Amino acid sequence: MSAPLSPELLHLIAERFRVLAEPARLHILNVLLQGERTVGDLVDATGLNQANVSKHLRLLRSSGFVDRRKDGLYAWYRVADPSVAQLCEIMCGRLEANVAERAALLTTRSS
Amino acid sequence: MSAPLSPELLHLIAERFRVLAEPARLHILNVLLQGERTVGDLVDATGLNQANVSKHLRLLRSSGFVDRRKDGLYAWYRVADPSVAQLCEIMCGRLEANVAERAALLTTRSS
DNA sequence: TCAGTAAATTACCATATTGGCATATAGTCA
DNA sequence: TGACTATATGCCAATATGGTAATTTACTGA
Repeated sequence: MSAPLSPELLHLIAERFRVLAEPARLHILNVLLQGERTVGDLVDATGLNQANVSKHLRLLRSSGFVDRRKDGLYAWYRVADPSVAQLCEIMCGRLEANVAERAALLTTRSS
Repeated sequence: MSAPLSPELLHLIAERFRVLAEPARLHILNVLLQGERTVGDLVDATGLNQANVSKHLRLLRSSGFVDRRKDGLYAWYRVADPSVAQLCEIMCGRLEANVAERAALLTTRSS
């Protein structure tokens, strides 16, 4: 992320961020980070309905974040993009930092 | 990103990803990574209109990605979250990897 | 105080996205 | 073949979002 980025590249990057910009998909990814799961497993783990999970998985797969393996009736999904965990960790870290900064600001002000 | 994430945390993380899931905001951030800029600078650099830039900056600021310094008529913005560059780099890296994988797949298939 | 400039806000429209329901598809087993 | 199960897809209503134009706010300098 240095010099001028082309509109096309900006669009591609934004598109990838958009896939992660959804609590339901993050939830699914979080479960998948623990290992391969079927759609049914994910339905149970997330509380989302089957159609919904299926649709989110489709998007996650088309954007390369997860991959699928079919075995009979079952579709086993797994995380295909190792950067997912890293991205979420950074986001979480920043969240904690934000909370800490806000807390510090409040104590400073109130003292 | 390990054990169970609370719905609230998932929502917060998703919200932060959503802020980055927009080409216009990525463009603005990319310019700001080169240094502090006024709203007018950003309008010129991005080709977006003033109201639009202002709205994007509002969101970027409220989510902590950028900060603002007012000096007379001007509002100087700067990147406040060091992880922005890192996040974009990871996304870009993954994009390149995807392209490479796709290319490799194509050559394999066509050979 | 008044004209002029930078930035922020508001109202509005067009579009995209999500979740839920119903249904289709695909594979298994009797 | 037919019942059954797992997964995928199509359609709909509700909601959210981005862009633009018009307006307001805030500041400066004459």
